[in-house]
Amino acid sequence: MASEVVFAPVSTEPTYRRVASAISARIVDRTLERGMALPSELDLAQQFGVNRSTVREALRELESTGLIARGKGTRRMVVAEPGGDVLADRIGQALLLSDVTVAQVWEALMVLQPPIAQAAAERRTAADLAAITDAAATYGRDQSDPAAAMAAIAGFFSAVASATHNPVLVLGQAPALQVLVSSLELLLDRIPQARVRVGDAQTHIVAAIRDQDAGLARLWMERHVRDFRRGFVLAGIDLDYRIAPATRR
Amino acid sequence: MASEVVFAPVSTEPTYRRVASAISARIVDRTLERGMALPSELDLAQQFGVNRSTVREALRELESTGLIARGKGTRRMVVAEPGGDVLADRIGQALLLSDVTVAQVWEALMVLQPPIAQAAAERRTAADLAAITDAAATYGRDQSDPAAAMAAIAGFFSAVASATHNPVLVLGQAPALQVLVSSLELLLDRIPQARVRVGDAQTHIVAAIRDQDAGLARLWMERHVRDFRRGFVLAGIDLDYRIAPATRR
DNA sequence: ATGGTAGGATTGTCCGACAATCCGAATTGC
DNA sequence: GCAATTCGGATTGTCGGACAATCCTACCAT
Repeated sequence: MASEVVFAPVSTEPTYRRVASAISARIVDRTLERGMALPSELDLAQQFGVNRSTVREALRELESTGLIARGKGTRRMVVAEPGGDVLADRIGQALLLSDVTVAQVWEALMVLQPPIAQAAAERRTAADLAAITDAAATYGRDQSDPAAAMAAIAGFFSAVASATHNPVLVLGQAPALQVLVSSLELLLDRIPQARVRVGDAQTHIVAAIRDQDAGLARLWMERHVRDFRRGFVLAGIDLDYRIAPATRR
Repeated sequence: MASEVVFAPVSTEPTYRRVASAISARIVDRTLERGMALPSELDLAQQFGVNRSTVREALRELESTGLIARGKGTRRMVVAEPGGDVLADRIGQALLLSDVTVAQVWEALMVLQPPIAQAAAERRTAADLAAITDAAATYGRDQSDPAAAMAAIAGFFSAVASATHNPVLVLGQAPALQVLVSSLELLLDRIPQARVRVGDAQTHIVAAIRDQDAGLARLWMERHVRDFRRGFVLAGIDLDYRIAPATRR
């Protein structure tokens, strides 16, 4: 048995992970600020005293975490960024592997969306309203293409969530949205009239948020989400159906 | 100007990303099943016709996504896994960079936790109840160590969420939890009596879930979350205070 | 059968190299 | 003098090869 504790367990973590942690720590503690360019790979390798290949592996890790990304226009350096929507993809992927059912997605939406709509109505700015209106318009436009319609529906929810100005809610709702998109394919294919109902609900929600009528916004969002469920039932889709990944384009 | 559209934009994605996507696709479409070992790096490199270094970069990406991981006991091969709790860390990290406030975390908890408690009471199995009871007991035991207490509080919420058997809710609640832990440090430090109140609320919630009294579970969870807010106010913490990363051990 | 050992396979890390690209500065043209 | 062009350096993406450490497997000895 261990009579005396003299030695701490030796860290067996691979170097690339420790490099990643070191950089990540600098980002989290704000030593490296958002938008700042990281040192070059060679530079980092020398600073850490490791090979460039090792640094690159660490960078890939940070990149997929969303902590760093290539500069937008130029693909040169790497800059620090908030892990905004990058995470949504990963989360959705993970969820699809958990054999999520339509009923589960619906339950989550039912919990989250009405309060989100309420908060959005209370706190929305003019810019938020414009974004939401825009999202609704986008949906109204591209109803022919199912893939575009699916994306537009998610975009609408997303815009409403952003209006709450609460990143925790935005990220909390992201998983449900991500999976919803995959499940909508079935629905929109089989129930054409669902598209109209969705547009209808969006119109009411937009109006309520515009008038900053929190109660009404919540109510209509509730109906909107409830409608999805009804749509699935009408489409003859078993609510315990396991959602498959969206078809690739 | 572009008179006719003849050419699609050529994919300029780096190879390591395309390799990652290819593997990821095989995992999502279940060609590679959970727990299965991936081919060796050299093998993959030959199959894809790229260098091993490139494959490694792709693997790092998948690893941090949670799609693959080292075998538990042995660190040999890489196996496919569901991205369970790996994601929580990343999400929390991202949130801390968004300058989240106590008020925002609280709002999210207030939205999510009561319905979760309700659903948990309705659907919990015997095993779920045991896990929840266990989590509450863990909190009751380690109240001296603040870090342990913080973790235990999160563990309790986590156990309750698991009892809903809804991965979407579990993942949706993860971000809030992650950030809550960081914010609790301040609270527990300044308001010792908060610890007792937390234990008290947990006891009531456990009892309600045990009796499968959904309404009561929801009610007590509401009080529990509301109590956090009161605690922050009592501690003299500005609710708009930006939550800092938890102190390292 | 138990125990131990030799080989092979695999991962983590390193070195060096090269094409493609981008940034910026020097050079050239008007 | 100012603008456009060109050239060189810096940086990234990818490749090839290499080696120690470790783990698995199968074989061998007691």
